[in-house]
Amino acid sequence: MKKKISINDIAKELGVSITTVSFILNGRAQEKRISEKLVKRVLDFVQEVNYKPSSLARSLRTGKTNIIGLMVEDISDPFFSAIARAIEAIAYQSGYKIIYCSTENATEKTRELIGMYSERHVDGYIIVPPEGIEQDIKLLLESGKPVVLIDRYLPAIETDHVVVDNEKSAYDATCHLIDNGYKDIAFVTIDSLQPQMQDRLSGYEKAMAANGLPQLVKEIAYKTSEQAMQQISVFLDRKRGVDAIFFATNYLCVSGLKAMSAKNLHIPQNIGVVSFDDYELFELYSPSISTVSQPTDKIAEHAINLLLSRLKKTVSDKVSKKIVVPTSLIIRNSSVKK
Amino acid sequence: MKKKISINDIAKELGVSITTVSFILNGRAQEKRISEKLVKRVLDFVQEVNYKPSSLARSLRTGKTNIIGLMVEDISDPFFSAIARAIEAIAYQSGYKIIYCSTENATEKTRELIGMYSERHVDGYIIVPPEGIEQDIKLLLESGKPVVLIDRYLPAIETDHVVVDNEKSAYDATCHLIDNGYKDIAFVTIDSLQPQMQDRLSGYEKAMAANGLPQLVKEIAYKTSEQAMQQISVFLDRKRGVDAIFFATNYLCVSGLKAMSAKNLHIPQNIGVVSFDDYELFELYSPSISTVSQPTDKIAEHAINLLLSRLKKTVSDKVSKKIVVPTSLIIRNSSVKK
DNA sequence: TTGAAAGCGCTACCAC
DNA sequence: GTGGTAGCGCTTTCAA
Repeated sequence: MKKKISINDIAKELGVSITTVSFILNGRAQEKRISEKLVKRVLDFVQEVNYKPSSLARSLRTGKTNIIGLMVEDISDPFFSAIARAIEAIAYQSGYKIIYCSTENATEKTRELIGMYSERHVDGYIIVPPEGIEQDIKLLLESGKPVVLIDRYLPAIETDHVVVDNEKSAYDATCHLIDNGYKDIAFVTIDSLQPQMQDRLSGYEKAMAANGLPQLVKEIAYKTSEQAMQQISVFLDRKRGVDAIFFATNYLCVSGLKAMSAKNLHIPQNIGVVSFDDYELFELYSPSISTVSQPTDKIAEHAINLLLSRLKKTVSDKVSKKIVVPTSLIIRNSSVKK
Repeated sequence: MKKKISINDIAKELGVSITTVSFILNGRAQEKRISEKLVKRVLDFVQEVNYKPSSLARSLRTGKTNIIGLMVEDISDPFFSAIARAIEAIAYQSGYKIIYCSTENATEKTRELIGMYSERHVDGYIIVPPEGIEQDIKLLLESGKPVVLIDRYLPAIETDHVVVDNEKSAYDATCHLIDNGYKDIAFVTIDSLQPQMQDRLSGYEKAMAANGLPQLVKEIAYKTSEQAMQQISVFLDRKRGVDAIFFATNYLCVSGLKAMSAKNLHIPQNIGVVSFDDYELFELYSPSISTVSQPTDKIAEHAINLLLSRLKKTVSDKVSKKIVVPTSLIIRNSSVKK
């Protein structure tokens, strides 16, 4: 069990001062006109003993950790994990590390997590915010830490965020179903007031209204996928007239597929299906499922670049940036009658 | 932009010493016989100003961070993300935080990541090790940090690890195919020397040998899922006689399903299929795919508990613990002819 | 019962 | 060009 080596040991060993070593290590040798041979001697030695400065101590001193906290709803959801990986890759190139966690969309857990991150002095945050977290975000902002919201925003507070055009996407997807001859189109969503869900709902409503069709919205109280399946199953039994369903999220659609499969409902003949959020399963399912695909790498790219630019300048713009990226409708077999 | 409050501010404000505040905050008031009213006064004030000790400073001082580094192959793989979430939940209850990352099974990246974690002074590691990382793990162990390997182990070094019984699982799965009348069973795996892959291969080989059947192993050079699909496709064209495939990992199976679907091969009539690692897709695919399911929560539980027990005792056992958990064969429709 | 002070490893200001 | 040293916020020993 070797003891960790410190800058002190280096300095002592080489017979120079700590300051000199520190400058050399931080690339300020030129600026400080430290002789090349000394620089080389120090660097060689550092290499030899495999010395790594303690980022703990450095952070304590500088007040910067080079860590970005990323909080998504569920890291095992392919949509979020794709974003996480993309963000990590870009941040990495700029010398930032990402630590991530899942909020499970629970306000209390998110609050604790924010506390944990702030304790750890992360430099900035990228957050998929649950409802009711406004105050905590506000506090963060006031403490001078940049925050970028993704996937959804908090109407009550002004923040940087990057989202997709949920309303238009839902509008287009609904129209696609209508264009393919479906008339009794249900919108299955979660019982949540999150703005991105409201926007999707509103897109559906507008499309239906524009075409003079009756609206049918089913809100699922999502606890487990099992329960969601039950609720959808009951819904299908009650509403026999429904000839298509637009699912507001991928996991709702998965539950829906199970329910429909159990009932031997044939897609797309008996019932048309479109889902929000693409998923590998949707491509391979038979029939393949049409989806509104969100560009995860674009979202990631915008989010991390926005945050990095905030991190760069000490004096931050007062005006918050709202970025909206377009989705694409991927038409597969579940929404086109043969 | 409020300044962060420190223990110093608290002490000054309340007219007591830093020491006293520190003792109270660390629950040592009793032991130090600090008067109850003082304790209350301090606690109330701390509450009021929402003071949180800097874990950075604390870690610097104590040498402990209460952070565990978790390195999996790919956080967006459902198998790994399930493990990650389970580990996180248990660690959390014991006051430990998890920071995770994806190694992409790349030795160099893993090396860097280990360096990063060690810089951050994580207290312990749970690692899914890529090949060639033996030396780095050894260094970690020598520096006194506990390491638990999961999913696979490194034959060259003695370490705690928790794995599944890959050989037996593969043996049983192969026998299951044989029992269902399949004879020309191919084993599709990745071109890797990782022990868990070798064990799966060996299980397949033994089962085939025991039944006097010819062996056919196809190693895929996995780069992208697209390329994997190509290779499997070519393989299927060449080996027309194959009547069943045992896929060594879930992502190989996904690529395989795409390839077979493109060729209109009917499962399970034309070709039987079993895959290692369960996946939501396999349950919903038609036909549903039989799999060897690994108990992710058991793996997670064993791994984190093992690590926590190492963390507890200052003097560690010399003998390393090797935990093997059983898998379960989930028989669905892809491996049973109607 | 409480307080002073050393020091964890590092950066950066100021001296020489 | 290089070195001394204060101090980031905390824990913990020793003294009072």
